[in-house]
Amino acid sequence: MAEKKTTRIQRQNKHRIMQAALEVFSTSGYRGATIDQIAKTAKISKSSIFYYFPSKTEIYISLLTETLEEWLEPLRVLDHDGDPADEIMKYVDRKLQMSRDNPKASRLFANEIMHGAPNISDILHGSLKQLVDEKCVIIQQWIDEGKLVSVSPYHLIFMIWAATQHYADFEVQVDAIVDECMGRDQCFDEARETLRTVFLNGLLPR
Amino acid sequence: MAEKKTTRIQRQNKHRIMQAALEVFSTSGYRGATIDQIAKTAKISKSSIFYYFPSKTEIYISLLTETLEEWLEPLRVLDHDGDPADEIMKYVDRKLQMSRDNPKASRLFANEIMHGAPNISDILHGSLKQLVDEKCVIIQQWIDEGKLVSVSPYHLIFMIWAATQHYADFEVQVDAIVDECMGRDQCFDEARETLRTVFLNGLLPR
DNA sequence: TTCATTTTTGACCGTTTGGTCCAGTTTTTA
DNA sequence: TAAAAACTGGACCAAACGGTCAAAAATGAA
Repeated sequence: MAEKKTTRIQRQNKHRIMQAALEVFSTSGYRGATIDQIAKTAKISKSSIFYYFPSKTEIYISLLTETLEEWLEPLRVLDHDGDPADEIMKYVDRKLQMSRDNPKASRLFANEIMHGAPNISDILHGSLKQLVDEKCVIIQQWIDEGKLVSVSPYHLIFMIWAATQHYADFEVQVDAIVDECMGRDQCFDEARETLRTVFLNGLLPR
Repeated sequence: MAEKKTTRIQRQNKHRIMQAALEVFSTSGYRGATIDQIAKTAKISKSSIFYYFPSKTEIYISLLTETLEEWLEPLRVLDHDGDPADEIMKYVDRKLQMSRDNPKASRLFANEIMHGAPNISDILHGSLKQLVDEKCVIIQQWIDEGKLVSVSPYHLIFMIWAATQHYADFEVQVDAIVDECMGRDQCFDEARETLRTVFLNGLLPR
């Protein structure tokens, strides 16, 4: 049985390192990030980082797996018994909110996937695919029941992912293009309204 | 006046290096790419690369600027005098086609933007913003003329970008999730149909 | 206080990387 | 065909990087 002794200092420092690592990995990617950067961001020495983690890779993988569950959760709650319009907009809203509140986590995954997902390939083909498959069945049922127009459930999910995560992953591009006098909140409100209009009009039969 | 002497060998080799650089930069990002990788991919020695280009950064920036025009072109042809439904679907189709035919270019930009766009920040705020502003006026006119439902033109464009580029940038995720017995062409056909349904239903008033 | 344990850090190491140099080879030109 | 120009590649360099280590500093139990 593994020892369970984790002191307060250990938890504090591990947490500080993970925070700093998220900051650095999400903006520079795995290869672009350096331990020195993480150390400086965490205000700790490089050696101390290796006292708490065995390697750079280990920090990175810890980050990915730790963030993943939270990342998938919104899709998990998609419920067949709810109203399709409500359920879909709830999903869009939650994903959009995550892009606003934790864009770094989004960019962390985006980086990993764009580089070929070498560390989470099994998850993509495993639990992620399984979850998406499940939810696609639900969407297909809605379609069969005449509650939604006929689209490919898979590509609908991709479309929701893309449209919402865009605001996290391509934040600097969005910021460059929308009027600089527009506040962050207002930008997300407009995004929400646009997504609501397009998805609900686009998917609900009349 | 600058010299214009470019031999056949120069053009050939520069082109081969650029091809290899696109391959490597798009999969590894700027920082993750190494000159050795590019050299090996181009089947040329590292020194030869530095004979044709002064630095790694210069190769990268050349690639970005060279690919950029082609990248923006589909938006340029969006025409106010055309039918809104046709124009928007033409735009979606072309962007989707580019994601299929040249995903590496898409990932090159995605990487650059996700890392804060240090090399194309001026373009983002300059010609890109200007182009988007122009086209948003057209979309707003369509809305004012009652030809489209009321949405934010900016966020509509973001949505089209996101939904189409997703298939290039997150290719491995898409491949992991869609049925492996589905061919690439079929996948893009289904994507096209789904985007068509959602955007046209979502945007056209009735 | 004493002493063992945990934590921190600066110095150091081997490898990788962007980039240089130059001697040699090929291609162009006259 | 021979000189000049363009081109190639192996040896090399300095900086940056991931990671190690031992000694010092902080912490905690008696």
